[in-house]
Parts: sequence; C-alpha cells; structure tokens
Amino acid sequence: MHKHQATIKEIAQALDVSISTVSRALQDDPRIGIRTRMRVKDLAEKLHYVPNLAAKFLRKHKTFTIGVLLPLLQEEFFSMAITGIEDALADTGYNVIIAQSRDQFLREEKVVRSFLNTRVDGVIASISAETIDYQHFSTLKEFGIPMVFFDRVPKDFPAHKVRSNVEEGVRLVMEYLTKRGFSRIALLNGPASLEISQERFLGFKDALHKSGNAIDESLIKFTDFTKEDVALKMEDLCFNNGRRPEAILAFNDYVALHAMKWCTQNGLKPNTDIVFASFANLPLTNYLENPPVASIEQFAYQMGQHAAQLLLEILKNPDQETMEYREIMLPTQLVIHG
Amino acid sequence: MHKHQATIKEIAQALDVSISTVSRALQDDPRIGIRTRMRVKDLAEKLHYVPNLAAKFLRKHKTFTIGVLLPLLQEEFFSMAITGIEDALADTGYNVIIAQSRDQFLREEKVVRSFLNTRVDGVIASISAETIDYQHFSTLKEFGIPMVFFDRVPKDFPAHKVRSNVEEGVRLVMEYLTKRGFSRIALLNGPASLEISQERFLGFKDALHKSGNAIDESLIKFTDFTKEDVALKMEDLCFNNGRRPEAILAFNDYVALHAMKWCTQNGLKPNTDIVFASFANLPLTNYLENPPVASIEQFAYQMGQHAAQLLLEILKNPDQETMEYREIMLPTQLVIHG
DNA sequence: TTTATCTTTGCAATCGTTTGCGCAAATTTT
DNA sequence: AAAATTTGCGCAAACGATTGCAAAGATAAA
Repeated sequence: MHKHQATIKEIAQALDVSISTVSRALQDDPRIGIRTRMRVKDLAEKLHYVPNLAAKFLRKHKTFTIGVLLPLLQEEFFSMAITGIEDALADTGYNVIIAQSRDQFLREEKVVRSFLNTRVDGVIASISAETIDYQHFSTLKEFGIPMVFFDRVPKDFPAHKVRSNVEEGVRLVMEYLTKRGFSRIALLNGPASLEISQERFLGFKDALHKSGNAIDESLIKFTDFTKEDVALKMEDLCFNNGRRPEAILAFNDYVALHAMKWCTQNGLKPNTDIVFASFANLPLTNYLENPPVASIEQFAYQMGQHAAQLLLEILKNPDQETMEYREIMLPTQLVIHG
Repeated sequence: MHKHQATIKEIAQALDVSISTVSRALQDDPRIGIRTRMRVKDLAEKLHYVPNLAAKFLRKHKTFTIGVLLPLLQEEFFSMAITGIEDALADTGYNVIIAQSRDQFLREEKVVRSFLNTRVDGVIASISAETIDYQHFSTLKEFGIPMVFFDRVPKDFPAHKVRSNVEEGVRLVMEYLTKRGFSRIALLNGPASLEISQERFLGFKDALHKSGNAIDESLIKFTDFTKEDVALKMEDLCFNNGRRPEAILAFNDYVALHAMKWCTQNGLKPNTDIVFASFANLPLTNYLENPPVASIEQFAYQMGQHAAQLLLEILKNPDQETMEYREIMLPTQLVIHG
C-alpha cells in the first residue's frame, strides 16, 4: 500500500505545531527554537519529506528549472554539452529539462511553448538547422525568460551567446592544409541559415584571401547535414567541377564521415585522394582507423558549462533589464590525427 | 518591458466574469454559454495565455511529467531510446525530464530524489553500472510512482521491464561464429551486477554447451566498461592465458571498440587475428572501415517507445495495485557487416 | 400570475508552501 | 515587582487553477 508523500501540514499535525513553524524550521529560520527545529527535521527525514516544487513555485514564482533546447541529442557534441550544463548547475538547486528539435522548426516551436508552460526560469538553446524565424524566442524574451544561446546561435537576434572562435579555427586548419601544399581546398558547409555556417564561410574566404589564393565559389557547398545532400554536393565537387579538390574542410565530423563514406563508395580513397579536415563534434573519431587528418576541437563540455554559468549569472542579477547581451567566445584548438 | 504571463484571474477581470467561468470556458465546459466561451478563448489567445502547470498540479496531483533516468546520454543507444520515448509521448500532454547517472550510483540516487521533488507522474529508467542496491527505487514504489525499466533492468527487483531478447541474440551470434569455424570464443562482458550482463553470460554458456564446446571460464571476463579495464581484460585474454581467442563477443560496441583499439596498439589486427562481434548500441559503426563483423541489433528506439507506451498504460489504469508487473521482451536481430 | 425547469454564472474551498504581522511566555533590566 | 526586551511560535493571506454547490435570470408550463 502506498504512503503518499508527506507534506509540511502532516508534520505540523504530528508534532502539534503550526504549519508555519515547520516551514521555518526546515529553512533554518533562527526564530524557531533549536529544539523544535530538530524535532521537525528529524520527522521530516523519517518521512522522506521532500518539499513540493510546484507549491513552492506558486509562491516564489520560480520553478528552479532550466530548459535546454538542442537540435539532436544523438550528436555527441550536444550530449557532451549537456553534461557541461549539468555540472555547472549541480548544487545550485536548479533542475534541467532537455528537449530536442531534431533540427525541425516546428518541433522547436513546440518545445518553446512547453518551456513557457512549465514556467522555466531560463533557457539554454542551440537552434535547429531550419530556424530562420525567431518569433518564438521573442515571445520568451517578452515574458522575461532569460535565454543563452550556444554553438548554433541565431543570426541578427540580440541575445546572450556562447560560441567557439570558428574563424580562428578555420584559419588554423587552412594554414595547416596550405602548409601541406594543398591549394585546391573545398568547403563542405552546413545550412546557410546558421550563423556558424556563415562564420565558416567567411573564415574560409578570408583564409584563402590571406594566403593569396583565389576564391573559387564552385568549391564552396552548403548542405543540410543529410547523407543524401552531402553525397549530392560531393558529386558536384568531385565529378561535375573540373579537377576535384585536394582537400575538403567539412562543417563537422558527421558531414566529413558522410563525405568520406561517399568517397569510398565512389572509388576515392579518403585522406589519400582527398584529404579531410573538420570541426570536431564526435570524440568517436578516435576509434576510426582513418579519421579526418585534422580536427578543430570545439570543447562541447566547456561550451555547455559556460552557457549555464552565464545563465546563472543572469538569473542572479535581479535587474536583468539593464544588463547588456553578453557574447562569450571560446578558443578552439587544432588537432592533427595520426 | 516584460509582460508577465497572463493568468486566468486577469482574463476574468478584463472580461468582467468570474475566475471559475474563465477556467470552465477554457475547458470547453458546456455549462458556459458559447458567447462567453468565445470571448474568453479569444482573449486567452491574444494574451498568449498558457495554463500554469504548477497550479494545475497542486489541484490535480498530476504533474504531467515523466522522469527518464539514463546511464549516459552520450551513448547513442540511450539518446535513440529517448527519441522513442519522446515520440510515444508526443500529443499525450506529458512532458519529459531527462537525467543521467553517468553510471554512478550516487548520481542515480540524486536523480531519483529530484524526481521525487518534482513529483513526476512516472519514471522510465535504465540503471547505472554500479547499481546493486535498489532502495531508491523502492522509495519511488512506496510513494506509488510507477516505474518502467528498460535495457538495463534491475536484478531480482519486481518491476515493469522492457528488454531485448539477449539470450536469443547470443545464440544467433554464437551460431554464426561457430559456423565460421571458431571454437575458441571469448566473452568480454559488462559488470556482473547488471542483469543484461548475466543474460549474456548465461546465453554464452548455453550456446557453448549446445554446440558441444567445453566452457572455459578463463575466456569469460567482466568489465566495468572503461577503456582501462577492457585493456586489462584483453591482456588477460590474449597474453596471459595460453592460446589467444579466435573470436570475441563484446558486451556492446563501445567495449568492442576499446578492445579493437587495444588490439591495434598491441600488434593484433582486429577481425583478422581476432574476430569481433558485439551488441550494437552505436549506429556509427556504419562509418567504421573495420567494424565488428557481426552485431546484435537492439532497436533502441523501439525499446524507448515500448517503455513509454507501457508507462502510459499504467498511468491510465487507476488501480495500478492490481496490475501485475509486465515484462516486454523485444526480438533482436543479427547483422553481418561487410 | 405562480411555479417549475433550464441556462448561465459566481462563491468559496482546496492543493502545499511561504511570509508579514502579531501575540504570549520567558527572560532580563530597572 | 513592574517594565522592557527577547524568544518562540501561530494566524491568515497569497500564489494560479479546479470544482461542488448554490443562486440568479430566463424561459416554459400550469
């Protein structure tokens, strides 16, 4: 037979004190004598008393809950970021609710609505590949729910943002590739709607420019991350476009792996016929025998951590109004494999 | 300047009707005239009114929230299971909160406490590698919170469980390996505390028995999933134990990959010197050039889905008391690579 | 016109917790 | 011994929503 979860009221009755006394005792209010306080705490312990968050919220207007919106949990980059978020939030009393958009705008909107429904205290988000309209985020903003975006941050939408220094990463990897003697380098990018795609794009052109190479637009392809689209763009790059590229810089490991698989299936040997480099979001490349030769490490865990810390700071600050939007830029690092 | 989120009360005042009328109108209560109902609904829409879940809970004693406890989000097996859970729960009005134990018992306990705190309506869980004590789950049970375990289910703890037919999987893969002519086959298992390790263990011995092979206990190793421990056990298997095994059946892809990496580092060619097979929890093996030759597919998505559906059923059933613990066994499938 | 029946709405209690204010008893000060 | 202070605790309202019960107004039947 079920016990039901104990309430403050029951403790009060059992101990023949008032409800308020119990509440205060549990909060270590000095106005409650040490004896009563102990009695209350002991009984609470014995009954497995756990305060009812909902009731607390009703009074305090705080749910102690933070909503985390991600494109895809499956991507190790994001699940690592979650771990960073959890760690930053540990022992702060905040709970986390995680939801994925699966890179679909409609799902993203639904998630935001459910965050509103739950009255989350704040939101940490990385937007979907489809998102170009930010109305749903504006709604959150209007209701005064602080948001921090990380990695996939919205374009031209003022907000707190945590990003990695993509342009620096592109510069490093391009230097490396150039030094190895490659000049015909292609960019296999993500969707044009994402700011992080734009950054790769700009960084790429900039690097070519600086190294004195001409920019060949036909060597720049945007993809929607899917295997099919990547295959299509690879075909363009390798078969429909004169001499095939010597090296390819991919948006991330998944895109790189798709492309490498395509190579294998089309008689090209990855990293021999075409050298691959990519932005790392997949520690599992460690297990690959033939991983991309160079990775730009993005420190997912740290990104999550920073995003959460920033959000905490905002939540602590009562007059958020006056606070300017912060942008945190994390350094990247070039990793050479093998 | 922030609007704050509208309440039923404000709508009532603005329309000069009572709070209860608004509440009823929003619930399409036929007792409220169509005209008032419309007026209420229109205004609610305009104000982006979203009912306050916490307040609703306080009355209804339902949070419409389901807690999902997983060992490690990073493992694709589990993130896929989550997707299955989400899909099964879509449009049921239930929200999901996800938490990971990171295979640590203490974290698992904390998660359960936070579930209690949130008053989740139900729990879907896959236990940590360390868990051998189920006290925290007993507490949930006592409070009448229904639980469904999946994949990593507790041993000797009566509860609803969703599992894959591991023994059948072992049988299939062992048949395959035997047919290929291997007789010296090792089992590189997970922690002995997990029931799914035991099942692999039993299935393994059973298969050997049936094929008329002797059982060599020195070819059976339990690991704690870590790279270090796997390396240790590999050393035992390959160097400290007479003739090294011809084939190894690994607990899952991660263990297999660790072991294969160890092979490479120790002068053994995986799948040539030692053939690997494993339980799949990692679709990314598709990208490996040299994946385990055989995988037992476990259908993570379906497991999540079934677990969620079962939980929904239990939640719908008001007299859970009378319900017997259900055990759902999902079929596996042998996949041969290359 | 009076009574009965419906339709439409409001009152007030309730869920579990927090908190401002007030009051009695115990203790110290004069 | 009276006054002043401190200590310890309770009352009651509030948070946002739901719901049983009652009541007012409108309509129909007698």
